[in-house]
Amino acid sequence: MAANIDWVTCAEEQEKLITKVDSISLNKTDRIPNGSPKTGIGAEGEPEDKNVDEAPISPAERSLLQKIIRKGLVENKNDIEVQRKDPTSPLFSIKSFEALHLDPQLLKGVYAMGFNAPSKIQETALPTLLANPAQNMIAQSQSGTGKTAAFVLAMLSRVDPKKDYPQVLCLSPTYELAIQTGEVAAKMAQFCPEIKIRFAVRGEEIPRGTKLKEHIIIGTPGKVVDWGVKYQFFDLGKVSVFVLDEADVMIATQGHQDQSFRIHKLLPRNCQIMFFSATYEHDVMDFAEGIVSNPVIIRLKREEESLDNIKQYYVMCRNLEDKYTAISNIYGVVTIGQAMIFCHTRKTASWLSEKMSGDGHAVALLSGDLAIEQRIAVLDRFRDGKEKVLITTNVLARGIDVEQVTIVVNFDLPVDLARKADCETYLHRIGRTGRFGKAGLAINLVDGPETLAVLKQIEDHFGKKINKLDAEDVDEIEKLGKE
DNA sequence: AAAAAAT
Repeated sequence: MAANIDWVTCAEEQEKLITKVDSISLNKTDRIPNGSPKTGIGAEGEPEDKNVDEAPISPAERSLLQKIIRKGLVENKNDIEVQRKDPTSPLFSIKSFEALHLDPQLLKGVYAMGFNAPSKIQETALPTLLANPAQNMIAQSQSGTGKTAAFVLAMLSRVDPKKDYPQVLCLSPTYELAIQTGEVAAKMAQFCPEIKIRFAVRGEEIPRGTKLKEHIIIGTPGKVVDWGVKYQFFDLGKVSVFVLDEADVMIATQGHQDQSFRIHKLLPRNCQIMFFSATYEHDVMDFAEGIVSNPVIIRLKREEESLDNIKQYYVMCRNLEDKYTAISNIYGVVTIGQAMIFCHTRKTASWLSEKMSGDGHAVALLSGDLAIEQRIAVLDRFRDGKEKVLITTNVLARGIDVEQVTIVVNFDLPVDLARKADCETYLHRIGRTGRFGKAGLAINLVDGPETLAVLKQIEDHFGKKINKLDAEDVDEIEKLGKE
């Protein structure tokens, strides 16, 4: 990906210039074919931006601008990389939500959620996502940097409530994530009662022949294929915005991939595509670029930064029994905050949960084995802090946002089918803690030479040393837990 | 291996 990229070094002046240039390009209706800029940025009938006349571009600025455009690439002081194949697309960032010219009711919802100013990823992603003509985007930024709010805001502002059919489709890899996204959307749209949202997930049943009237569908792949492809409860050909959350798993893992493609195939040619994830393996990013036509690619730089506020350790064990002893020792201290314990299989997760419960440790369990009602109940209890320790599988590795999670324990290290380290999942798992810049603690249980090798692979991948911790040294763990 | 679809 990074090949033939030549960075334009960033200066404060450059950013000012970009802002200036953008205000010009956005108000230039002649760059939009057939006139008529739509609602949102540069709304029709709005007076020309005063900046345009007051601050024309100097020759020096123009040459710098041309350089930027030629490279199709901008680096700004927020550590955001922007890469564009189409140099004529607008390019700018915003510093306040007002600058987006949102519907006032929607803006009210944004503020009601406690968002005062856009996060880094939002500053750059939102103007592009809301610009007309619509542009496709592949965005990468770490856990807890405001990705969900970014695309939810884009989804909501793209809805035309007067049209009573689904116009926006958002796919998530798991039930829990779809619900969480829907909750964010509902909250943000709390002052926009005309916007209707529908979940297409397990447990939702509707009679044959139904035609959905909700504007936004948020769902998981299987159900969306059922509703959109098999039974045609809504017309995928009328969807104008398609969001893939955790896009890398959605397009690259067996099962999700087929379903995502079946849906993608039926979308209209001019549908705006948005890919969001914290991680894209190199190949997957190439693949994604093949799927999304002419995307604006933005990424929050230096993914290892997200690991800076998370302390990582490992405990050397000889076998399963050792691991159990270690987890029991850790248990005593993790309850200071909340903890998530990740296992490789549902079976291990339920075994561990039963064994710990049997030994008097209060733990909760969430995996795909559970009935959907159970999953809701368990996650609710965990969110409310009624459960301190949650044993789970990769189902909750991604995206789940529980603020009080201070410790992540990898009872089993994340590995792929070839038993190689799954670094993306590792990053996502430990990203459950240390959210929004808070400190976090990750403890990995290693039970032999194979898993030690996996740990090494993870260390190498992120270039971070993972220090050893003595399982018997409860005091040490306790100290860490309290920090 | 997990997830996601019912069956």
